[in-house]
Amino acid sequence: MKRRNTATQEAVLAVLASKRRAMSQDAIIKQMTVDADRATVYRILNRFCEDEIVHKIVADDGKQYFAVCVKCDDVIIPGNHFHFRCTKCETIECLPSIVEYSVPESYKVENLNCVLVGLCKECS
Amino acid sequence: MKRRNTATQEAVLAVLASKRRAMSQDAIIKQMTVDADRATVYRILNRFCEDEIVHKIVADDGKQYFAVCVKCDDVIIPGNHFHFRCTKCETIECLPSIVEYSVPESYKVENLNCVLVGLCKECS
DNA sequence: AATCTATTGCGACAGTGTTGCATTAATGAA
DNA sequence: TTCATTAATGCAACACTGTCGCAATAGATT
Repeated sequence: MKRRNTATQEAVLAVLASKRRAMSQDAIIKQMTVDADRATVYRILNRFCEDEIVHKIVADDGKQYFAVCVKCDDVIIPGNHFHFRCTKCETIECLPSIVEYSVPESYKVENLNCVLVGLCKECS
Repeated sequence: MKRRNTATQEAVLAVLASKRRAMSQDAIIKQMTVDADRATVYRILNRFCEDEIVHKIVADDGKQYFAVCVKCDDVIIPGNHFHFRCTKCETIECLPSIVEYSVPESYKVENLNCVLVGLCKECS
């Protein structure tokens, strides 16, 4: 299954790249210049996740947010970093701090979803 | 606004207390002996949260889960601990490990929502 | 230009979260 | 015990997201 380039995909990526924060589907669509169907954006984002172009986090509001994968000190941080959701400006950003955790014997961690909630730099 | 004791509330608390893990509203209702309305349970749980009898976490499936506040080594752990969601048995449990984080200057953290996802002890 | 099939739009549905409002019932006062 | 107050409930309804099937559209390759 080979991927194809489409205007809609580029538009989604453009929005995500311009803002450096994680955005909900809804927010992405609102920022897009070309208009696309909800379901299409949904599928594009999930495709991007598969291809590891963006990563997905679920915030404490229950919604999925997407952000282009961040680099920090020339090292790509995959999914194991903290996220910060600002309750005022309603954005989520990737923090450069790695999540340190320990689990009891024989637990297998396959994924992380760590969100700090509060006021970001600009809003506090 | 003084709280009143009702059978439904006790039933909810009983379920939550018997299982020591975090449960979704749906799961709670299914486990209850007396039957109650969805909206009622919803309100009861939120009331419990306000009163800090239970705490709420949002899993990476976007759903709210509730658990009675846990004690660990005779110290009550409030909201700043990790949670573990098992993808197999579909439960969430509170881990005794505290979340350690650092945020950049002038960020204000008001809340945490940290979920590790994978296989729990029994399922791995 | 023709073909293959990835991508899209539309429609539809399920599940959750959430709230308004009339009714019921827990609690303290008489 | 009875009554009055109002917290708690049940019901209905809605919004919003996530998700998928299917027919139509349009990249990519020959």
